[in-house]
Amino acid sequence: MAPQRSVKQEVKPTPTPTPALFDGNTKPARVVYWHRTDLRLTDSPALSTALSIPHIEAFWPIWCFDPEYVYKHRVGLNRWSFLLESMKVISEEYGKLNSKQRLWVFRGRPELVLKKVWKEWGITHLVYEKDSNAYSRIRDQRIRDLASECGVQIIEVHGRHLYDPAEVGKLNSNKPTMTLHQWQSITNKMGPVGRPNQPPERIPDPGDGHLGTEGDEDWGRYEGEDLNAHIRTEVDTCFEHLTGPLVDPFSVPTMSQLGFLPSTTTIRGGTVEAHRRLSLFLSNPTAVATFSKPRSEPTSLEPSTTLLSPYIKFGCVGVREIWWGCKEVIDTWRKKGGKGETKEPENMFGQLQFRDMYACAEACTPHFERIRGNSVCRFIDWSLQNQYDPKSGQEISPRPRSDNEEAEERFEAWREGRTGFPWIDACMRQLKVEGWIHHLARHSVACFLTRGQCYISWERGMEVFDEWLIDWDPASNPGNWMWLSCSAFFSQYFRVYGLVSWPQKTDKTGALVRKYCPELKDYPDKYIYAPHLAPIGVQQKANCIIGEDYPLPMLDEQACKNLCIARIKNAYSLALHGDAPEVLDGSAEEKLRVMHEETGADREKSGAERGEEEREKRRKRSGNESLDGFFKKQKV
DNA sequence: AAGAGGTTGGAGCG
DNA sequence: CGCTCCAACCTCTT
Repeated sequence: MAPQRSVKQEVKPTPTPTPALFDGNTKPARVVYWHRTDLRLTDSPALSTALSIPHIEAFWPIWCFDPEYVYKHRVGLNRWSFLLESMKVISEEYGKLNSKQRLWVFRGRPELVLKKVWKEWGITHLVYEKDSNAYSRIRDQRIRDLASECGVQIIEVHGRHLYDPAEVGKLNSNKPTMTLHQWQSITNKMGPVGRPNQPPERIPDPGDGHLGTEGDEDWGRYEGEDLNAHIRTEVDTCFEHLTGPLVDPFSVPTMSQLGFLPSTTTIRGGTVEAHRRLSLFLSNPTAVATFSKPRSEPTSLEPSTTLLSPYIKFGCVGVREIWWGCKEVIDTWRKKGGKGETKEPENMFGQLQFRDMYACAEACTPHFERIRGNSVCRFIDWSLQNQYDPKSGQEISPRPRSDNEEAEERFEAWREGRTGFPWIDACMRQLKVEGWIHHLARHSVACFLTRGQCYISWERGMEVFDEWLIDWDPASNPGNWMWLSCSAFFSQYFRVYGLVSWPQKTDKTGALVRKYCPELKDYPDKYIYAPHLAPIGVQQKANCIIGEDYPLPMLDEQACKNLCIARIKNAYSLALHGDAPEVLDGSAEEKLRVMHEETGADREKSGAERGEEEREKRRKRSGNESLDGFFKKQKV
């Protein structure tokens, strides 16, 4: 096997722009680089391509705030503050390379902003990192159409994933990649992961600034029309103009300008912090070489994983930097005699590969983010599924309250962290406050909400993660929710995370519970994950009465688990996916209702019934054992 | 048709 | 900490 070459020796931009792209172009180029998914200067194939355009006369790195997008996502303060910080940092990074440069921030729908900018700045090229998810595909098609009308050359460069999800999909006959092995066998034919390219040493000047807006009251207007009128509210001051306050029109907006309250997370954004975290991880070669995601501890107060996901989400760090950084460190570690390195999928490479697998699956699957119409999502008759207008096919909005009051109440309690199960409540409260929880904590709360106990649609849980997670990703988030709910990618629905036993495996003391459910902080270790089992004397001593100061468990863990397994078993026997006619016309749901009644999966069993079932199981088991013995004897 | 493999379960045993 | 069993899912390989 050929030895790995050093990252530093091979610093060619990837991919290198084809010379044909720029042939015959001797006209001075005026370039807009549109930042969307890559708030970094390192390992950005698209930015390198933009800077390699010949005869650049003027160069503007820009950001567009789409007001409609902002208004649809007026929640999730932590994610917004992380974004704004990341924008500020990259703006400073530009300033370090060229004091005339910065991130030029606009406040309006991209197609309107870009059209105006192209015209007034005399733009010849628009360059950006390719983004293949459903939302971006629609937006970017509009931009491409507009650019061809306006005679602006568009250059899209893949760089957000290890391999272009659309390319992987093509090689898979436009079918979603549903297992990691499948994804690996395709990408094995596509050559090695690209090397990270060198960050730019210089950035060209912006144009002469004839877009100065001082005193221009019409700046928020285009051809006489007030572009942001339909979206502006009393709350924010962000979208009064296409740019910001007159003193600094292209500045990164503040949280209050966007109409947001301050965030609560302690996770700081930006490409500098991203690289600090990556370097910190790489500085411990043994930890890199033996990294195992499934064996990292969800109960740890300090994150037991790298916490790189928010930075990957906003492109503060490139995936090739992580990939080759780990490869190099492990290579050196092995040469020095390091033994016992972990393999895919549990190691860091596997984690990046899973992200790519989900991106490809999303890119190849219409309605990946919901059940209805989703060809990869197994149909299970969850409570609180999205409801659609039969005529328009649109989701009914505002969402009506379901007549399943129990499910509505359970969902609210889950969301707010008051289920009465301290492990679940601590995770949900940490999620809301920090915008991040450990990967396995996400598994635990997702399993509980869907197939484990509550039997509530993964769509609802996904929305809460969408609202609160800083690192929310349009492919990984629905993908992982389908995984955890046994709707796709994974199917062993009888493997359910215990609400007490699971966290106890890695932390008997309940540190995370004590931090995020402080009302329980004085409970003895023995009862920290199940405080309702503590004798009243213990509850009094801990100064927290269960049922008063902290809720009683909202359901019976074992009974609900058995019920869920029985129901999913029925749903699996139907073998329908989200795009089946029986799902679209509602007959699948009705069929399951009848099946649940017939199999006793329509209600929780009484204690006596459960006892009888247990005895029945035991009888069966001993019967099988004697049969096993019989067959074994026959073989001999 | 049968068997192996699948990132991340729990309980009980040594 | 690693093993087996539990009751049994899907997909891919042979």
